[in-house]
Amino acid sequence: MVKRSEGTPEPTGRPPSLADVAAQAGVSHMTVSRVVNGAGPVRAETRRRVLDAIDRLGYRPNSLARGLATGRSRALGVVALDSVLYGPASTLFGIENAAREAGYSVSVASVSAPERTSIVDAVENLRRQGVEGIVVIAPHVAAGRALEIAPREVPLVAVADTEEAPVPVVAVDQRDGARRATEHLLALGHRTAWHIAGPHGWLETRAREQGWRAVLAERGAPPPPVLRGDWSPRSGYEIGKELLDREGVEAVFVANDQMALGLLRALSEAGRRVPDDVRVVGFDDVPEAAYYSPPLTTVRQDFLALGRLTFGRLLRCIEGDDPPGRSIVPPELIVRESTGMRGR
Amino acid sequence: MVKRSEGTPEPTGRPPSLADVAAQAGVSHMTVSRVVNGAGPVRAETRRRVLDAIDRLGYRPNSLARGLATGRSRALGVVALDSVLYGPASTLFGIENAAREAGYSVSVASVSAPERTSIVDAVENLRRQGVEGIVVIAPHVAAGRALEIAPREVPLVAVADTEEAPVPVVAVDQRDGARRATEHLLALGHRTAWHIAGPHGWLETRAREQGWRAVLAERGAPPPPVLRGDWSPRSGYEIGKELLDREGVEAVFVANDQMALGLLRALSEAGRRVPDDVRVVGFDDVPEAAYYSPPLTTVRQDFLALGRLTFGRLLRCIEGDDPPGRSIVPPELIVRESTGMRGR
DNA sequence: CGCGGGTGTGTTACCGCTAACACTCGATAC
DNA sequence: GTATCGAGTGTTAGCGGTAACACACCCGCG
Repeated sequence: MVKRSEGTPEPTGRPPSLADVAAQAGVSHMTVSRVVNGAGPVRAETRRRVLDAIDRLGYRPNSLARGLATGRSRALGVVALDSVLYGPASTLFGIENAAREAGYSVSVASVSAPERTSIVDAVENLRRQGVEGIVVIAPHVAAGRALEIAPREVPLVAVADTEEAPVPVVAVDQRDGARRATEHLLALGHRTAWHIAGPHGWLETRAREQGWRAVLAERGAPPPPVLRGDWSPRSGYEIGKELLDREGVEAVFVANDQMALGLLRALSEAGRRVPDDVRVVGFDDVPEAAYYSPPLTTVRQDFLALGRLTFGRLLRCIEGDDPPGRSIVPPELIVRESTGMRGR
Repeated sequence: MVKRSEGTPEPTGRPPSLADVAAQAGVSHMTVSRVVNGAGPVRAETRRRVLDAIDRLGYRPNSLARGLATGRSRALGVVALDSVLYGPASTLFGIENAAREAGYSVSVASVSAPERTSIVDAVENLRRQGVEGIVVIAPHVAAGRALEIAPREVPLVAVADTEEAPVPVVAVDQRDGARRATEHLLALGHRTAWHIAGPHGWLETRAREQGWRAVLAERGAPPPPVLRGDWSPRSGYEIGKELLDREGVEAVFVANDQMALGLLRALSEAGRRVPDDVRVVGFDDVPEAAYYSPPLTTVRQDFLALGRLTFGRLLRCIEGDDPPGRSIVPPELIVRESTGMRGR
């Protein structure tokens, strides 16, 4: 229960402003502003009176007004896919976290499909809101095209592993992750490794596929045809059923954990044992991966770090000194039973 | 490539304002405002000139200024847990979706733990930003306490299945979902059903537990001791290992799909077959649930609908007519193999 | 003793927009 | 022929802050 001194203000309808506080404290609104911002000299006694009035009135600075006056909203926009894919969602929270610590607020604009127009719209929306910078989490080639025509007046950072983006990018090194996964499979003695890729148009799809293909080429392993899913467990399952008919499928690198789950399911239904008959590696290390049947070897992406790094990068853009180039977070291979020793 | 007419404006540094457009078009800023807002009479010819100037200058209304002038920011705040639990994240996107359609922007303030102080802080932060309404997605009793001391000047809706909240709530009927799950298990002929609950303090935990307990009581089934996890697959796994030592565990209702996954894993490691030896029901219907081993019978929550409903409710609060009471979304039981016919 | 230079405070003018009202027309009504 | 009206436009005064400068006042200094 809050104890209120006598001076509880009349319920004016709208929240108290600097002027109201100033009146209460018997000073000018400018003095109140100085107290609130801790800037400029104010006598201790005056400060006390002002703080008192603030407390009594329940004053809360209005960041709209402040933003308007200073030209700095201390707000950021994030364009995110509204799917609940683990990676993008985690990244969003990583960004929000870092932003809050730095005193920035975060506005989200979600897009249901990574199309050029919807992304442009989202960016447009955020700009209206006066955000100081924008993060686009839409690892899709359409996003890349959208960014080309995006306004250059507002700092913009993309979370996507690509080198061609016309804006600064931050990403987990997808190709490296894919390389590690594939190398791991080949190191187990398999002649080659199959790949269940993500859908066309996604930058991750391409990078992971490239990493996989590069390792096969280096080792002289014959590249099997690429199978293509849509990130969903369902697609992994369907593709898994197709795989059953093929010869010599001993090792499969799947472009994300969810599809890998579908694959595991298809294999298990067909009585094929993992890792004994087939070895499987996923990508992402979702929290569930360690409890799949069997626990899934996968490539961990540190999305929280990614989010924080992204915010840091954007902040530097906002502040003007923007060291160009990509910021890369290294992935990590997590080995579990799905690639366990043969016969164990 | 955008074709620019001769009048490309000098790069003034700051974005063009109403006044700039007005000057270009040779009208008063007020006329421009009318054109932009489609309000008030403007001659067709004038409108054309203004639209032209807007186009040429790349004018973009500043919602900060608009918000300040009108007192309506057309922004909403969402307080969300920064964990990537499937439910809360989906709900957030559902809200964002509905909000965008209605012309509202969404600011998120995440809290890392559902503690009273952090929630109060988050709400405070959002209020500073001038949001017109706030959604709290923090189904925790601490959130309930936070809401008690929350300011009543700004409309606030909570997403939580509770009847005691001092604010309007929107929720999926957790108790009903738990009832259906439990009834389903008993209908299969088991003497009783065990329950792996969520962590203390969560409203869902309580409601699901109550639903489960109520059904047991009605059927005269002996209630086994409640086992308590923390939503993570890991905790489900640990508890699963404990369960192996117990007698007569034939049916388990798990409070979320992730823990159910952990349980499935523990059972499978111990050679206990699902559904033959043990039947398992989860809660949430995450996209992966259909591909667990075996596919998981679970209670589906339509989070997207929940988000939309929440936004609608908040909007009515903002507009003043707030029909009191709870808004409830019904859950749905999805039957899969984990409760399949015995012996099949 | 006058003067420079801090320290503490107030004044004024914006920031970009909208609300409210004032004004100028031409058309219509009486 | 003048009062009345509505359409179309402009003027002014805010919204709640901050920036920039003005103004006391008090200190130490040459």
